[in-house]
Amino acid sequence: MKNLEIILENNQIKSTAMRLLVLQFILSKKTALSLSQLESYFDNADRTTIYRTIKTFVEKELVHQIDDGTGITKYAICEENCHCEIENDLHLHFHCTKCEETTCLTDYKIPKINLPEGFIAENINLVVKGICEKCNNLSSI
Amino acid sequence: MKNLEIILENNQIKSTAMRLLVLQFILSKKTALSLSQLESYFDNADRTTIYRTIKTFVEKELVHQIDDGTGITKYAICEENCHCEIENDLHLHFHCTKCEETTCLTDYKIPKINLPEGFIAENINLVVKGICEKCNNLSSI
DNA sequence: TAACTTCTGCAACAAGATTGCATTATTTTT
DNA sequence: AAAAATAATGCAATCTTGTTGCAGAAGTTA
Ligand SMILES: [Mn+2]
Ligand SMILES: [Mn+2]
Ligand SMILES: [Zn+2]
Ligand SMILES: [Zn+2]
Repeated sequence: MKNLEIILENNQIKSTAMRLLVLQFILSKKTALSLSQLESYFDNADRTTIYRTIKTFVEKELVHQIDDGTGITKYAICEENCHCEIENDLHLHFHCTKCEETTCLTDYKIPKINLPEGFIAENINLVVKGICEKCNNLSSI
Repeated sequence: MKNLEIILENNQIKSTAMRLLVLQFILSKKTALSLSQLESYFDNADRTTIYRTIKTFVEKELVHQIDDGTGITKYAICEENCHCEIENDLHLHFHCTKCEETTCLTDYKIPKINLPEGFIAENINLVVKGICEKCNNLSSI
């Protein structure tokens, strides 16, 4: 059994042609992907199928959904043994305003946030916008 | 000159009937408002007019725009002398998953965030989701 | 008053996300 | 293996939010 198939199986996802392709593509990218990006990469595949494929991945916690503030939902693979729900497991995200790519900074966890009395935190989303390393290096040449 | 008119004037916004009404409504609310909420409150006013009114307010830095992760932009009045642009002036936002209201926690500033070498931060958005004080109190009775 | 600028209202459009439903593929049961 | 049940796919259609074009109304200036 192939590597990709094992990943799907580990997440209780039945393996199909489309799912394997989508997973492979997501794994090949270092930055988070939008539905449109997937759509244009698999240009003969159906939008809905990709949409539902990625939704299945999110439900099974194989990928996580990122709201980077652009209004376009991005998706990226979850870390090993990630439980997206658990607060202190969450990393921050970076959106580059130049290349418009969104990066998971998996080693940069969201700091403890103080809230006013009575507020209960369940989830935190922290997105930093700016210039990513790649664009920064390119412009300094 | 009325209070509301002074506020508009202080922000270099010419006063019109619609602008005064929208401002009054925003000021009367403690939580952030969406365009739809404004629209349904002023049910005989035009969507576009409200849209452009609020956009003018944002441009003139009278209100700030909030991306609370719901996919629906919210608006709330700016703090006195606020310059939404300046990073360390930014406060965090709280979105209640029960009442679905978004609150500005103006006294809770976004902490300093460390980034990997080469990344430059220009802007930070921090949204906490959970149960707000009001809903928390209601459920504990 | 005439020229000009700004605001408003209506219609239309765009993009992203989502659903309904029929068809096809896969798995389970008989 | 055939039938029944379940799951995945493809296509069309819809919804929501946000946005623009344009003509007319209102207000300002010369
Ligand atoms: Mn991530
Ligand atoms: Mn705020
Ligand atoms: Zn970049
Ligand atoms: Zn609440």
